[in-house]
Amino acid sequence: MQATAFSPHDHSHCISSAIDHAQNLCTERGVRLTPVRQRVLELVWRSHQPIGAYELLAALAKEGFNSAPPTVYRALEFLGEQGLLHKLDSLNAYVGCCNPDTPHQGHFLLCEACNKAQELESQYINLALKLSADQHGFEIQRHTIEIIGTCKECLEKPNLLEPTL
Amino acid sequence: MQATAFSPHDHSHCISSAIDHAQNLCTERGVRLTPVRQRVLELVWRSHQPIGAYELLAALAKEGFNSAPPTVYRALEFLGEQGLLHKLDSLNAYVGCCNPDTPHQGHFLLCEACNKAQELESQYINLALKLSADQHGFEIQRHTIEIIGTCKECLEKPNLLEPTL
DNA sequence: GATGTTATGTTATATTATAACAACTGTCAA
DNA sequence: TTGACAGTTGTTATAATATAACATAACATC
Ligand SMILES: [Zn+2]
Ligand SMILES: [Zn+2]
Ligand SMILES: [Zn+2]
Ligand SMILES: [Zn+2]
Repeated sequence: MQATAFSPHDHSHCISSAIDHAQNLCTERGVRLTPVRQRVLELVWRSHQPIGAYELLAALAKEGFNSAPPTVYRALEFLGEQGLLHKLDSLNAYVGCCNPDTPHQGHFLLCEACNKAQELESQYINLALKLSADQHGFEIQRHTIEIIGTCKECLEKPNLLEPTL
Repeated sequence: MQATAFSPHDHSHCISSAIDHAQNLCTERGVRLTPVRQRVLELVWRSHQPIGAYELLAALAKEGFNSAPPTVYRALEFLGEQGLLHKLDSLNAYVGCCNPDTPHQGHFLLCEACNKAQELESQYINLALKLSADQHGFEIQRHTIEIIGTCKECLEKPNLLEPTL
């Protein structure tokens, strides 16, 4: 198993790689990764825990950015359109996209113990979704696929929440 | 293909069957399907279009029920716990469950043209989710699976939204 | 009918998201 | 260099969704 959000890794690399990638993509596409947009992306990548819009807003405010809701929602809208992040509907929170080169909605593992999210792109899931849709003559535009539970790391930890009696 | 939310059918049968089923389940389980709970369930089943909490609230108000938000959210919470409805996270709306006997989260086809939802329970999807989770040592507790697009009926309709020039 | 439990009423507030319009910034060409 | 335009940001207000907290009522059981 490769490195994931759930296993220990050099996260500063995740951040710098995501930002570099975003800058390149925006340049290629002729769109502007303005300071507030880049900062929101950095904040989203601060950890693998999805972050809410108002939490982002508070962080921006601390740093002297404009801090009215439209500011952050506009940045999130831009970043979403560029495929640089995903919204997790079951959490109303946002997480950086691991692979922003090609449009996709992704599949997510959400750990309720550590609150981290790992994006997947499973061809088995895509195939199963397609199969179900086809059976009903349904044409898929997009999807929300969020698998909620407990990650490997948290399963292996001594259970801190239920100490022995 | 059997009857679905998307195809024409005797919907009054859907409603009465859902309510009968709910009454039986609640009796068996020793829980109370009180008037407001039953009415909310009926309203949710009013159509196959998922309905929002505040739309339910407005409908209850018209009928003389108490109409403060906690009233409807409590009813939704109860009905959700009893497996009688599902929340669709991508819509913030609620839809009646077709098969409330056994606990499940379901998979949903959501048509953006007619706004109807069809619940599925695809073993292929379940298997594909399990496979992805297992590959990461992830233990699934629940999931949100919403497939958004256009249903068969709407695909077959002459396109009313884009008239010929 | 006293008691404990469940359900409902009520008020207030928290959380998430958007509408509407004004002001500013960068680009490019007349 | 000015004007025109598109894109971006600032600002204010409000919409939409959801919950906290505490009081009262209804129901069950003894
Ligand atoms: Zn990382
Ligand atoms: Zn992605
Ligand atoms: Zn029906
Ligand atoms: Zn169901």
